[in-house]
Amino acid sequence: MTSFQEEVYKVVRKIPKGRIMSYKSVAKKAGRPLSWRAVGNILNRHQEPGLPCHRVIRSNGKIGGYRRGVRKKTLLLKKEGIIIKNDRVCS
DNA sequence: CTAATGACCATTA
DNA sequence: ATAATGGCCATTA
Repeated sequence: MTSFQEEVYKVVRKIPKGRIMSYKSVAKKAGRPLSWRAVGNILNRHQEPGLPCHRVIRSNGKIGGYRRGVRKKTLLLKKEGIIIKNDRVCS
């Protein structure tokens, strides 16, 4: 476990249901404003159970990726009340 | 140690 | 509006 992973998990865990956060904002909140690229890396191969990593999307509004399939991610988000249209969240 | 790899980002064409 | 490009940083090989 590296310290960066710890911080990222800590931040992602705090995202309330129905809310979303960009990879960049997560990095910033984790204390490393320039490490947003690595955040994607960590969320990609994380194995932490119950981590709501599906609430982290791109900063441009697109859904982004998901280890177990983007389908699953959009489904989960929809289930939490987030409207998604054409791989994009509605504002 | 160095080099490659991404669930990315902002800018430019 | 989309597509290509350069940069970014922790992790992994």
